[in-house]
Amino acid sequence: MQNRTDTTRTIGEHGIPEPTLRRLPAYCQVLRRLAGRGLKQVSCTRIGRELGFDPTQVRKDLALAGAVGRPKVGYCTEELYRTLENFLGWNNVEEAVLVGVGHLGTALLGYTPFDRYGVRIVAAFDSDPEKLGPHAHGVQVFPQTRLPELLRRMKLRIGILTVPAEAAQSVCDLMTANGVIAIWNFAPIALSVPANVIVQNEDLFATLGVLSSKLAAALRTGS
Amino acid sequence: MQNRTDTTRTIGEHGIPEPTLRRLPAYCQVLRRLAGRGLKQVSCTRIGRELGFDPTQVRKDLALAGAVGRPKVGYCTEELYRTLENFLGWNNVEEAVLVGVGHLGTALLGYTPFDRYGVRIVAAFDSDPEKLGPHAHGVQVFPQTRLPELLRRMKLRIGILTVPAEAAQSVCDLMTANGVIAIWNFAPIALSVPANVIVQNEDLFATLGVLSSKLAAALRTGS
DNA sequence: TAGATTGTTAATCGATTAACAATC
DNA sequence: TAGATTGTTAATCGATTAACAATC
Repeated sequence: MQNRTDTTRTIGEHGIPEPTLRRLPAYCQVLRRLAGRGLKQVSCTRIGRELGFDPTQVRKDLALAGAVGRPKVGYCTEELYRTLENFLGWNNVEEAVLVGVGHLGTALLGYTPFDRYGVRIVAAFDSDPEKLGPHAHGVQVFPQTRLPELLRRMKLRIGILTVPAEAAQSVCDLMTANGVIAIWNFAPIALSVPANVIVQNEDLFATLGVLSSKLAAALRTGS
Repeated sequence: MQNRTDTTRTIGEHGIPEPTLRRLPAYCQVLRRLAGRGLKQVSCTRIGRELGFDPTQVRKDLALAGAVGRPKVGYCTEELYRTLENFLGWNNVEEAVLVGVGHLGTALLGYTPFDRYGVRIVAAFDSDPEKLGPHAHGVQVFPQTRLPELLRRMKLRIGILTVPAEAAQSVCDLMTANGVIAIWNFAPIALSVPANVIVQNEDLFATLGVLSSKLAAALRTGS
C-alpha cells in the first residue's frame, strides 16, 4: 500500500506489490511507442532506459505480471504489450460513472482517451441543478438523486468520486449500495467501504507538492 | 525516489524522504477543512484518522516539515497549516507555462484552483496552428516557436510538459535553456536535464492501473 | 563460442511501525 | 494526578538493487 486506507485486503490481493502495479501503465505506454516504431523485440534494459528505471526492477515487474521472455532475445514487444494490457484489464473497457462535476470532474470528463485505459465515463452526476444537462463529449449530467437508479439499471461497477471531502463518504455509500465495486477517489479523505470493494485514492497534488517544496528549498538556498 | 529518473540529486536535497513530501499536500487539505470547521487544535491521531494514515507517520512527517506541537495539546491548526504551506512554497504563487495543448493539457488549463497549490499557468504553447489563440480562463495559446522569447521575457521558472513522449526531450531542452528550473513532466519518458533542474514525473495512470488490475483480478476469481 | 539477456535468490537500503521517555 | 500527546530512538517490514547461474 502506497498510502491512505486500504480496507480492501481480501479481494484483489494477488500478492503483487503496489509499486509494481503503479509502474505497469508506464511500461504499456513505452511499449506502444516502441511497437509503433516497428521494434519487434525489446529488452528490460531498453525499457528501463526509456523510463529511467533499473533494468532488474523492470524484469521483476514484468515477471510478476506474467510476462515471459527469452534469454539473449528479450521479449516480443507486441506480446508483452498484450500481456500487460490484459493483466491491467485494459483490453475490455468498463463503463463508469463520475460524481461531482466541479473543476476536477470537468477536467476528467474532458479527457477522452480514458477508454485506452480501460474506462469509459458514461454518465455524470451533480447535486447542483446549474450543472445538469449535456456536458463535454456527449456525457449527460444527471441530478444526484438519480444515481442509485442509474447505477442499477446500467450495472456500473466503477465509480469516480470528485466531490468535496465532506460529501465523499455519503456518495461512496450510495455507490457501494448499488453495485459499485471499484472506486477511484479524488477526495482527500479515508473512505470506509465493505470488504469486497476496491478503493484507490488519487493524490492529485502529491507530485506538485514534491516539485514545489524542492523548488522552494532551492530558491531559499540558491539564488 | 518514488520512480523515474532523478538527475536532480544536488539541489532540492533537504534530505526529506519523497514519500513524506508526497503526503504533505493531503495534510494541507485536511487542515484547511478542519480549520474551516473551527477546530483550533489538532492531533496527529485526528489527522491520521481523516486520511487513513498511521499517527506516528503523521507526526514524523510534520516534524520533518518543521512543525512543532505541544504534548497533550497537539498542534495549532492554523499555525500548522501555515507551516506546511510555507514549506511547500504554496504561500506565494509561481507563474508557469504549459506546453502541449492536447487532451491532457486542456484538462489542466481548465483546472483553475492551481493557484491554491502555488502555481498559476500564465501562457500555453502548441506546435499545431489550429490550437492557437485564447483558451480557457483567458490563457493564450502561442506558437511553440515563441516559447524561448516568452520564457525569458516573463522570467518563468516552472514548465509543465504535456507533449507526446517523442517531443518531450526537445521541449525540455528549450525550457531549461531559457531559465526554467522546475519541470512537471507528464510524458512517460526519462528526461535528461542539467544538474540544477528539478524534474517531477507525473504518472497519471498509475492509480488507474492499480484500480483496474485489482478489479480485473477480482472479476477473474470472483463472479 | 562469446556476449547479452532472462530468471531468481541474496544483500542492501529505506520507509513504516512500534516502543517509550518527556511533557503539558 | 492521570491521560493524552509529542518527539525520538529502535525494530520491523518490504522494496530495490546486486549477484549469478541458466539460456539462447
